[in-house]
Amino acid sequence: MKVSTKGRYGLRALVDLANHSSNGHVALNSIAERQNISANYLEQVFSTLRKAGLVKSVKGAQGGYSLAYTPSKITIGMVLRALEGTLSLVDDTEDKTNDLQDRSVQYCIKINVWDKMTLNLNNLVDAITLEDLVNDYKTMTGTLSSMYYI
Amino acid sequence: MKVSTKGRYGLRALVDLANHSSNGHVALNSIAERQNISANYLEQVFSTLRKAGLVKSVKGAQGGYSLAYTPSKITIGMVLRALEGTLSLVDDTEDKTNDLQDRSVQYCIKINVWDKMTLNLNNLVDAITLEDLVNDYKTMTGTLSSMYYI
DNA sequence: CAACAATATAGTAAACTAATATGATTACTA
DNA sequence: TAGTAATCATATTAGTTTACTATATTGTTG
Repeated sequence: MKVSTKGRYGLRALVDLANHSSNGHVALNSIAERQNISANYLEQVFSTLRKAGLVKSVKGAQGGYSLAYTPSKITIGMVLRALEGTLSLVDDTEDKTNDLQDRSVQYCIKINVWDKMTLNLNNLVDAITLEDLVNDYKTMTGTLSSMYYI
Repeated sequence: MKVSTKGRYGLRALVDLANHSSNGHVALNSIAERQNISANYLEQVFSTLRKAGLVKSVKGAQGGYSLAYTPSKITIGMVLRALEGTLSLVDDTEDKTNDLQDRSVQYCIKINVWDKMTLNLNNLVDAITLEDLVNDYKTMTGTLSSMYYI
């Protein structure tokens, strides 16, 4: 019942990407180095993120990755669903049995527990955006971008 | 990121146990049969539930299991935490690195995402009791206990 | 005692996780 | 156009977890 490294690394990498995207594309290796994540493994994560349309890539020298949207348009839910699959706490094939007695207990639990948990979870992660994380990170580390303009 | 069979089977079994606990103890085999769950496997689940103090057991003929508390006192959270461990979406050892830059992004995500998800989840499952499920099940199947007294 | 039912422990096949490794492809730069 | 920086794609693997199965033991009731 845990978020895998794909989801955790992916989130960290996207916050890092947002933090360093002022000067064009960001090389995956630099993200991997800063975040101390295996570059090879992170490539697989970014491959998924690219196919999900959350990041864009440019090949070749001076290439790299960039966010496909502005951070305020990317929710944590979009990222986690791309990397972890549907954010459901139970398999979708939960009710495959034919026994009536059996199914009704399962159905009752599905309605009252699993569905509520899933809905709750998705609502929560869709209420947080990458921008929220970036802003909080900047405040936390005292590198508020406005500092540069005062 | 799924609840394992221990949590799912355990919940089903406890609802079933509550549904059939009018006449003393309930044999694990009868629960396993009704719920179509391997009896051997369910034994391991009940072993955990017993050690967590959620069910009581009586050995020997006419023995079996019974709830340790009335269904209204047993929350779904208590059951799931007993069977799945702490209902946290990330390992507790998430921040074991020493790199400052690295840790601050992780910390930011921990505070803004993982901790909120965990808190949300626990609040939700602690707001649902076994009684809620039993009542909903009875209404659903039309076997409202009051029927027997009219 | 005989049947019953929980308790304990050990084993296992299959699936999944978290990488690692290797090579191909693309595109910028000099 | 040669060199190189970077993404893209696929295969392999060690370790862990899951979901059981199997077997033996202990205690209770009639």
